[in-house]
Amino acid sequence: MLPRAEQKLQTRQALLDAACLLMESGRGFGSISLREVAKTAGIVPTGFYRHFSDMDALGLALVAEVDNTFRQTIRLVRQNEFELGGITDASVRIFLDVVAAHRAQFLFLAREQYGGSQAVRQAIACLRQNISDDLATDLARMKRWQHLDGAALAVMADLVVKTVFATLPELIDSPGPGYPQALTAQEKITQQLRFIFVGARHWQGLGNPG
Amino acid sequence: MLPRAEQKLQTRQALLDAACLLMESGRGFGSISLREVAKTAGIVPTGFYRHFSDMDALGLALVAEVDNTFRQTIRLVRQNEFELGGITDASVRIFLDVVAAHRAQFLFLAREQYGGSQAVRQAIACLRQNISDDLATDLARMKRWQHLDGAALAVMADLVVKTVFATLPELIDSPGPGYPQALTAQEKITQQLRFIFVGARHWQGLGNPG
DNA sequence: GCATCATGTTGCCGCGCGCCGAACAGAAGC
DNA sequence: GCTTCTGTTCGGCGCGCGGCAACATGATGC
Repeated sequence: MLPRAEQKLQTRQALLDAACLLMESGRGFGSISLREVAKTAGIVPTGFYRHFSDMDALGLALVAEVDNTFRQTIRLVRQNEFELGGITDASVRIFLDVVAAHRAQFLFLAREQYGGSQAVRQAIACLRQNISDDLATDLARMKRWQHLDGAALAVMADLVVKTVFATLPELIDSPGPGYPQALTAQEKITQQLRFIFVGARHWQGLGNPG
Repeated sequence: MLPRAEQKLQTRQALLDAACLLMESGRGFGSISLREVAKTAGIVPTGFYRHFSDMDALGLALVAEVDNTFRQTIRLVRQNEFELGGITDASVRIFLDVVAAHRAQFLFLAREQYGGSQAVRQAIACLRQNISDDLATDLARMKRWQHLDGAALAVMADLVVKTVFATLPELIDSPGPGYPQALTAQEKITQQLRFIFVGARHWQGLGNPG
């Protein structure tokens, strides 16, 4: 290809990776400086502006990156959707593999979903809403959930996505030392999703409250 | 009382409130400076050290503060626990009222549960674990869940707490303008918790996966 | 009533920050 | 061959940062 454009992409990617790398030590994206990112990526501070107007723009690029990864994963999960049995098991396994393979990206997603700047938080909220909506329409196509109306499906999808997003930190931090916990992260999230699915299976609509 | 000690507590509280106030504009705790907090609290930067050794110590104090509030709320909810019917409704209503009354504290909790410094994050994780454990032993006493063993109860309690914590941002940001959304935050979280409870009600143990 | 001591004060230090400007090297494209 | 774009180096601006030393003040405790 054009070696010039290729190198530009490499440097840009180096900046994205550098930002993620700096977050791995537990710091929030908002407390990372432009100069740190540039230095980590191996370029001089001024060079940063050749790729992003400011740190916020870099944050949005990171959201876009993890958005891509997430959507590809969902597509992958969906291909296995109609295999018989063990749907939850298989989906969780695929998802955990992808999270492990793109640990830094999901660390950013988990850490900044409610902590980032206005723009980043908004972008992530949008990403999450899209995923939830897609899941809702997906569920609507399955016979299993025909007893649920649109509103109930939306609430259920939101709960599933909420649970997955809230579980991300466990999935990212855990691969460290031995497992002192009773269940592995995979077993736990699988069981929790099943709780939700069983609940949805037996949902009777809005029973008379009181 | 002793006017001296009282004023010290006032200043200390002013520092805590100042930190929360500075976070209301969307910034993370980690990106707030000692000097900003001091200035907002109405004292000079060096005066900060009379109360906290550094910002991390202030963060831990904030965790302790919200921990108190949270535990009081749980106690309040528990008093209404054995009223007939509408347990979830009543509990959610009480909880939402407390969150609204201590908005800044829960904003800190929501924002920093996975984004803060090592120490703050650890403290919040501990807080959450305690709440989850308490909930599990609480559930174990109810006839309603006698078909669940300890492990299942722990996973269920973790799911409930996870859901509540993950919903905090919606509860805090929403009281702004009109409600364009179909459901109020209260209706939504209530329905989602019911999903979980219905799922637990019909839980059959670890059915043969596959 | 006087010494003590904690709270809050002023002033200063060196540092890293975002941001900017100017100049230069090398590959790409006309 | 000339321009354009990317990335480089060097220098500098003003600012806010965390941290330290010394000082003021007034309630506390004997």
